[in-house]
This record gives sequence, C-alpha cells and structure tokens, in this order.
Amino acid sequence: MTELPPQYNPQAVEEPRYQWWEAQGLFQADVDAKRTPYTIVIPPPNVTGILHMGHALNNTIQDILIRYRRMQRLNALWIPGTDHAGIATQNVVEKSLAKEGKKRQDLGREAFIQRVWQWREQYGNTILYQLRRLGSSCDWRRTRFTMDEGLSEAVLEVFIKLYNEGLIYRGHYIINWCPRCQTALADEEAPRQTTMGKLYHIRYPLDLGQGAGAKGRGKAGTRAPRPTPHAPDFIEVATTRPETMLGDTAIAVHPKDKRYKHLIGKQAILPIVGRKLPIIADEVVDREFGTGAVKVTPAHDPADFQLGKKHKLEFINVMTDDAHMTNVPPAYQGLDRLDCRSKLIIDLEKEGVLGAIDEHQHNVGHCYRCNTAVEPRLSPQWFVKMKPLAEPAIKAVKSGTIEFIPSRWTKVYLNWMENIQDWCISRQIWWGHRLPVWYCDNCSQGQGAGAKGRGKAGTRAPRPTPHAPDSGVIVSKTPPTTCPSCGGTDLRQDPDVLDTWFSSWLWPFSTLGWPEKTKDLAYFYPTNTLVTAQEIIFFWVARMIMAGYFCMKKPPFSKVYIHGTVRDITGKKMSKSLGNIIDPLEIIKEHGTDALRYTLVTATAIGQDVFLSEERFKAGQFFANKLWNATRYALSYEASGKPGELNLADRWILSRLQGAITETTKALDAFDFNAAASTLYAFLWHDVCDWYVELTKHVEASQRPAARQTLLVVLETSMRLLHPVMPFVTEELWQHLKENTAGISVMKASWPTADKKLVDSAAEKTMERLQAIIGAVRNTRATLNLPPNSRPRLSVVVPHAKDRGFFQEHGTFLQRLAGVGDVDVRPSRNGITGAAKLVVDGTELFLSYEGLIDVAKERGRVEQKIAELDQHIARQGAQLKNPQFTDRAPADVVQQLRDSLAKLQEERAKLAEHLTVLRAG
RNA sequence: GGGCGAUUAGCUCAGUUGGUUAGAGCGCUUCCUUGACAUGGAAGAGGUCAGAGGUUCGAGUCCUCUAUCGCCCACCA
Repeated sequence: MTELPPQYNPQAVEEPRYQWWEAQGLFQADVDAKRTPYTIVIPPPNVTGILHMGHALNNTIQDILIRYRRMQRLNALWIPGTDHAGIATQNVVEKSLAKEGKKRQDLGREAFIQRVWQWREQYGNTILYQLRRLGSSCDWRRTRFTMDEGLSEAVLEVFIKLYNEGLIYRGHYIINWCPRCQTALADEEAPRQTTMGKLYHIRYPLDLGQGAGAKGRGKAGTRAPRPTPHAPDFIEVATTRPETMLGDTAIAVHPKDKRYKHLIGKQAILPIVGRKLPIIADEVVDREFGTGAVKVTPAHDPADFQLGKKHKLEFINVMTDDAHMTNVPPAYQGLDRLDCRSKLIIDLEKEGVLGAIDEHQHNVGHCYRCNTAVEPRLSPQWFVKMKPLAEPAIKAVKSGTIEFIPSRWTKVYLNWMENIQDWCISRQIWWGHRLPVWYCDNCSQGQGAGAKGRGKAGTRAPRPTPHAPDSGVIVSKTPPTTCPSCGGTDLRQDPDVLDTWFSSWLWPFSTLGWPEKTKDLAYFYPTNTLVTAQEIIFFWVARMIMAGYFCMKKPPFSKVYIHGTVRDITGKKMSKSLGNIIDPLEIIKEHGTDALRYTLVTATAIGQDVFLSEERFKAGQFFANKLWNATRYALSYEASGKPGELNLADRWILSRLQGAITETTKALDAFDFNAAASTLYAFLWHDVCDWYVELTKHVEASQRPAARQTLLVVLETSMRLLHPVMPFVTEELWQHLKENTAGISVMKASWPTADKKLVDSAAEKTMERLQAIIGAVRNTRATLNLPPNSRPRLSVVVPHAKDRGFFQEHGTFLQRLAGVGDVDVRPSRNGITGAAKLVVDGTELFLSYEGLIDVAKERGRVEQKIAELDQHIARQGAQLKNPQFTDRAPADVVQQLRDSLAKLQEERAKLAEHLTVLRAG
C-alpha cells in the first residue's frame, strides 16, 4: 500500500478514475438472462443545453440508484442521450447565421439542415461530456439522439400507427403562435407571465334597424357618443388587444344581464371596418368584468374560438405568420401588430368611440424559447387525440402499477390527465422530424388544404374536430410516388416538423430498438425508475406513459421519483435571466465532484425543493478530506502479530457499522438519499473518527492487530456504502483499504449486508456509558476552567463489587479521553474532599484537583443542573400520576417513562446532597 | 378562481406509524498544534416548533381556521 498525501485532491483523481472505469467497461450492461435487469430512463437533455444545477441533481440521483443496484448485482443499465430540441437548436443555428448576415431562408431548407447537423457534430455532445464530469455511469456505447436513424424510424412508425387508428387528425385550431419563432407552441411551451397591460374600452355603435348608422360608419364616428344612460346608441366592450377588433365577428353578453338583454339578437357596427356584428348571448361571459360585453374574435382568442364554433360565427384571421396585419382595411394592411394597435387607438379616438383606458394586469403566454408574447391564432395544425391514449395511463397510476414518489404528484398527474387536451404536434420550423404527410395538389384542389393556405385560411370555417382522412392527403412511411386516389404525381410533403416531445415520448423503448423486436427491448423493457423534476411531468412523464401503453402495451417504468427544483438561497428558481446561477462545473473545479454530489443530496428531503448557496459545498469537500485522513491513519496504524480477541471498542464500532448498513440500505430503497448520506456522514465522522479512531490510539500492543483489522474492515465497508453518493474518493480509498484488489473497482464490489452476529447491543450500551462519563468529565473540566494539562483524580463510587470491573477494565480510556489522572474506584464517597461531583446514569463521580476547584462556580453549576432536572421531574411525575396515561399508553412506553423518572430523581438526590456539602464548605 | 407545498436554533434544513429532556451542518463563544485531518478536536450559548382553537393520558407530528411565502393549473376579454 502506498503512502497517501495529507490532503485529498479531487482534481487529480476524478478524470483519470472515470476514464479507468469506462475503459474497463464497468458502465456497460448487456442482455444476460441469468441476471435481473435494472433500467433507468434518463431525461434526454436538450442538445443545446449546458449543464445546470438541475441536471446535476437529477443525474446525481440517477447515478446513485444505478451504482447502488449495480453493487447489488443487478444488471444495471442507464442509457444516455440527447433530444434534438427543435426550436431551441434552430434558434441557436439561426443566430450564428445571423452573424454572417444570413437568414435560414437564404440557405434553403436542405442547406440549413446540413448546417444544423454540422453544429450538432461540433457542439451537440457538450452536455454529455459534462454529465461525465458528474461521474454519471451511463452506458455510453448506447448514447442516442432523437434524430438518429433508429429513433426517427420509431417516430414515423408511431405517427402512422396513430393515424391509422384515427388518433391523428388535422384541424384548424387556436394555437399559441410565436411570431418570432414563427411556429405553433403547445400550451406547455408558452407559460403565462403576469404582465401589466392596458384594458381599452371601445364603443361599438348599435345598428338600430333601418337607417341610423347602418352603413355609415364614417358618420358614426363624427358624432360624439352621448353619455346618456337611458338610451345609449352604442355598446361598450373592453379588450387588451385592440388590433384584434379588426377580426371581430360578434359581440357577446350574458343572457341574464339586464343592461344588455334588450340588445340580444340586434347588431352592432364594428368601428373602422363597418362590419355588422350580431349581439349574441352566452353564459361564459362574466358580467362583472369590464363592461360585461365582450367582443368576439374567433380567429384570435381561444375563448372566442369556442364561442365562434358554438354560435357558428365567421372566423377572420387578421394576422400573418409574423404578426403583421392582413385581411384588414388598407390603412392597416401590413402593419406590425403593435404599430397597428397604436394607430387604431388614435383612429378610434378620432372617431370618438374610444372609452376609458385602464391599467390592467393579465397573464400572457410567452414563448419558452425566446420570450416573445405569443399570439393566439387560428391555424391548420396536426393533432393527436389524447383521450383514448390517456385512459390506460390513468388506470396504471390509479391501480398503482406506476407509482409516484412522493405520492402527492399522483393527484397532479391524474388531474391533468383527466382533463387532457388534444396535442398539437406540428411545428412550423425546419429542424426536426418532418411529418410523413404528402398532399396531392390535384385532389386537394378546392379544399385549399395544405400548408400554402396557412395564414389566409382564416376566412374559411374551421374544422376543429377529427375528420375522415382528407382526400389528397397521403400518410406514408416512405415517400409516395403517386397519389392513391387520382394517380397524380404532383405530390408535396407537408413542410412542418413534429414537436420534439413527439420523439422523446418514445424514449424508454425507442432507445432499446423499437419498432424492431430486439433482445434489448425484451430484456430491459419496462424500465424500473424514472427520475425527473416536476416541471416536466406533463411534457414528458405523462406522455411517456401513454406512449408506453400505446406502443408496447406495457408501462414504461414502475416508479417515478420526482425531485425538487433547485433554487437559490432566496428561494428563486435558478435561471440565467436572474443571474443567480451556481455553475456545477465551477463547483466541481473548486470542491470536487464528490462534494457537489454529497451536498446536492444532503440539501434536500424527499421531493422537496433544493436551496443552495455556494458555502454548502464546502461540507462535502471537508467530508471527502476527512475520509482521506481517516484512511491515512488506518494505513499507518502499527500493529504486530495476529489479531486476537476484539476489545470493547472494536465490537462497538462493528456493531454500529451493521446499523449503518441497515439504515443506508433502507434509505436508498426509499429514495431517501438525504437520510442515506447523513447516516454515513454521522457514522464515519462521529462514530468512526471522533470515537473509534481516538480509542485505537490507546489500546495495548496485544490488542492492536485486532484494532487495525477492525479499522480496515470498517473503512472498507464504509467506502462501499458511500460509493453511490461519492464515487471518486471512495474508489480511491477503497483501492488502498482492500487487499488484493488487483485493479478491481469498488464498483464491482458487493453491496454490504448487515451481519447479525456482529450486532452487539451490550457493547453499544457500555460504550454509551463511557461516552456519557467522558462527556460529563470534559464538561466539568471546561466549566471549572481546569487547565488542559491538568490531570485531576477521578473517583468513582461503586457500591456493588460486580460493577467495579467496568471501571477497572476501561480506566485507560477514561484517563486518555477524559484527561484524568488516577481513576479511583471505591465503595463509598467517604473521604473525598474538594471535589466536583458529577452524576451519570446514577453513578457518582468526583473530580478532584487540589486547589483548583472553585467552590462558588461549582455550586452555580450544580444549582443550574438541579433546576433543569426539577423541570423534567415535575413533567414526568405528573404524567405518571395520570391514570389515563398508565391505563392507555403502551406498557413499554409507561415503563420507559418510569425508568427515566427514577433515574432523574436519583441524579437529583445525589446532586442535592453534593450541594449541601458545597454550601457547608 | 381552484389545487399543492412550506413556516422548527442567527442561516440552510432533518424530524419515520403521535410517546422520555426537539436534532444536524454552517455561523457564534471559550479552550486545545494530543500519533490521520486546523478542511481538525473538546466544551458551550442559542428554539413558547408561524398564530389561534380542537382531538388525545400525551401534539413539532393528527383535525379546523388565520397569517405570510412559494409553486402548479385555469378562456376573466
């Protein structure tokens, strides 16, 4: 065994160790019928991503599980990979193009996609290399990318399968449209942000039958609106987006609203445009909000869309893909939506139809990629019908086939699943899996179907519901050459690509080879555990479950562990925009990977959010160093001869070790990583280092070989227990602690199991007593300011002869660890003078040191102690006198309390006696 | 507007099915270069467990309400 330097240097150890593990193929798992598989699904990180604390926590947990199960001899597989992150990646590449002064349209689709692949060759694996730095023991041979051939095949397969079962349809629908990215966004991709906006009140003149304002919108404007409450000739509505009024096709009021009841069925005139709008009644209108009358813009608002469908209104799309106005009067045609808004306000004012403008707080969806305010917009898109897919996924969770940990997420999941909306899967970008859909121009003539109609589609009635396959729409895995209905050859592929989640929802089985029937798939699927953050329960977890049942008829995993969100010390989510990021790679550089992992894991209870400050990582670093030095001590511990019998300390620490094994195992099984790490920390730092190591310094030569052996066994076993949490330092030390490892890794060592034969409760009790005595003596020494080098005599009063052996046997420990001189065991306290008295578990001890016991100080100490005891005695005494307690509480609890009270009273009596002696003196 | 979580020492957090005197780490005070470790050791101070009610022999733990903070969901234009 080689010498270890006095300090642990993680930087020198980690990278080489990782490479060594990998070179030995230790992360790899292959089909092996003799072994039970244990499989974990990694959330594929975004290919454009860089490692953040969330990844670090997520991967640490997964790696702990994998290493733990691997040591338990399961065939542990962890498949890594990345998803192609359609919008994000396209944005990144477009940005770099922009630096060259080019747009993606300048390159054309083919060349642009080439460009994205180039980018991904160069940078796409960055995050995977960063995951290695965390120590993640993934089977890197199996690294997958959602745009890989195999996974793309899976995407096509499932699209066609869904289509053939009538679960994919094309429809016009209000979707979230990001005008900057120019694509549809799922609701989850457009989180709402509270925004201060303005609520504009606009007065729409009423069309009072014949004459009046019917055709004369110009005239309507020249009249100042009369504020008379009796018979206003306008109806006032409120809106946050005035520009959408150009697409209004109705006004809605509540059917029971007295203010407007008489107007229902009449018409109003849309200012500026002059269109007649029916005034309709619907209960969704909130009478309390605004004026109680609402303008209805079915093509630009989800609620209005529903109204439009229900009341068969016209759908007028007034915006282009990039949010410029269209289908509007010439003065506004082509204006940007916000410019149009400003101009409208001025024009409405001129016409005298603009009412109040209020400050208004509302929630507006923002693009999760570029943070642009999304525009609800009518557009032809492809959808997956979710209800049928959700059914088995709901059942699986309700029946417990799939379990959420912590269980509270079950409710969240079920609530969402039971109200699930159809999934818009088409995206108007170039990077991604292109829809396997072709249009035959010949057949589709007159239908206006297809992508080229987008944007102008609004003038037609929408088809928001599933419908029979369009004629002229060909869904095919391979490019068709002729149209099956008309034989035409003029076919165009749909330009859209699929939502990235449409490939990642297949991840648990597509990565194992599906749709091929591979051996891997048969062996490793279903996987065991999914570890993820709450943020993507809907995005990903729910969809994986649905895909699992749809494609495999089996759940993708049985346990879903939801860990907390990583937050900074003030409770905010860590994010780039807030500038409160702690970079895991910086922490690794500074404190080491083990420290990062240890701290992340101890920073959180099951499923609670994680609050971090940089300070905390020191604890992990210090722990690694402590282990390092304990091992150094053990290795340099000199002993000659064969190990003889184990002494008390040896038996004690071995017994404690069994407890640590049991507790750690239990905690890991329960996903309680915090408890596992804390147990090992307390055991190693306090039991092993603070006590056992100290005790080994004071044993006789004859006992040293046994002590040395015990030290090595305890540390070696501890390294195995701690390995899943702190893989690097444990590997390094284990190599020194274990003999004949011959290049074997601790990763291949077995997970410790508790040995009942080594559980020694007598030794634990005895040690507890010694620790209590030593603690009491140290306490007294400190209180009385005895100099450190003083060696007071310790007199122990032991009336019963059979008890004396204890002190005779362990006197040395007391002398060394408590810093006392002679240990004098005597039957009575006669003849002891000038001493401080302590009572430990009913045993009287006296600490005497000529001339240095300060009587006044000692008296104060004893008085305080007695006062404390009195409190407890009073409380416990009252409880014991209560017949209800003695009758109803379990017998052992009552007995425990009795013993405790007796002990307290005995202590108190002895201290009181001592006090009278002190007072007399 | 619904749903969920949090509130325990100066700070960050544990606290298993209710059961002796509520714990840890950091920070703070005092002392200590003792055969690994000063990234260390010993001792100590510091808590009416957010507040109010209730259930119970017994509540940090269970129930109700209140307050504060945070998260998720929802078509208030």
